[in-house]
Amino acid sequence: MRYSHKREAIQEIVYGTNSHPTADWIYQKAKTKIPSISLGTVYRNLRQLEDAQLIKTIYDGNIARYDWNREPHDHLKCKICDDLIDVQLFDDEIRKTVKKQYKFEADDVEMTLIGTCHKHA
Amino acid sequence: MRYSHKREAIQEIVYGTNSHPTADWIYQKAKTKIPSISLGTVYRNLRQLEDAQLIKTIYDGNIARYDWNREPHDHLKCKICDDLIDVQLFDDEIRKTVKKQYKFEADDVEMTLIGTCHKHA
DNA sequence: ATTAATAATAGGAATTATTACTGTTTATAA
DNA sequence: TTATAAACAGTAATAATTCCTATTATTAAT
Repeated sequence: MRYSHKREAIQEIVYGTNSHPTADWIYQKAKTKIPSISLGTVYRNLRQLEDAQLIKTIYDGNIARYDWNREPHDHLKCKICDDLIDVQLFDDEIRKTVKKQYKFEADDVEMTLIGTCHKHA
Repeated sequence: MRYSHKREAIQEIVYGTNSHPTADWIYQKAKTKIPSISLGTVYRNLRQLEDAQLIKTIYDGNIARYDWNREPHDHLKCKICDDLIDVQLFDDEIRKTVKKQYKFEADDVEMTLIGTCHKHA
């Protein structure tokens, strides 16, 4: 993968937030630094960064979000404030269980819990 | 919700498969029985069936699939044959954990494990 | 340093999944 | 039987994403 100024900027934007940004959010942010950047470039580079395992794509309903956190982890999605919170649950245990019970070799666990976060108690 | 012949047919189609069909698949299937049906009708009725809790929407990447199984359950997605298999894992335990550890009140657990199913051992 | 090869890009068209709109049809309660 | 509004087909609109093409920029080899 050849060096590109724009890809570097895109990666920095994803690495600089915990908000699990969408492609469009990243695009808006990138434009303030590099006004000439196009949305297609953002998508292409996000895919390349994902292929290079430098970021991870997570699907929130039917929209893609991007995450710098490549550790196996899960998400809590608050339906009131719409926050997406990173948590570490027992993915490894789950993996072992499906291997034993269903002979399923899991590469990845995608888990999102939908509910109400502590802010709205 | 007023009776509708088409909604009934759509529900029957979803209830008659374990394949977690997409809206378009359901539409194609419905057309063989009711040639005049439109895709908009399929989408509208799927939403109503979901609102009435008669079916469940699951998001597979960035496409919606529909499931008659309203029991809390999880999915194994085989990346080779693309099958989506229903499984029962410990959603309840997970719910309790996030409540204790993160004060998060989870209504729903969405979990999909991506990997290789038993057919490709 | 120059150049040649080709990856990366902007801008826009195309695609896909889904929703919204509008005039017509149909279920159903009175 | 009829009036009301939900349901509908057909189509336009929207949103997210990918694809295409001519131009630009990185980089490896001169």
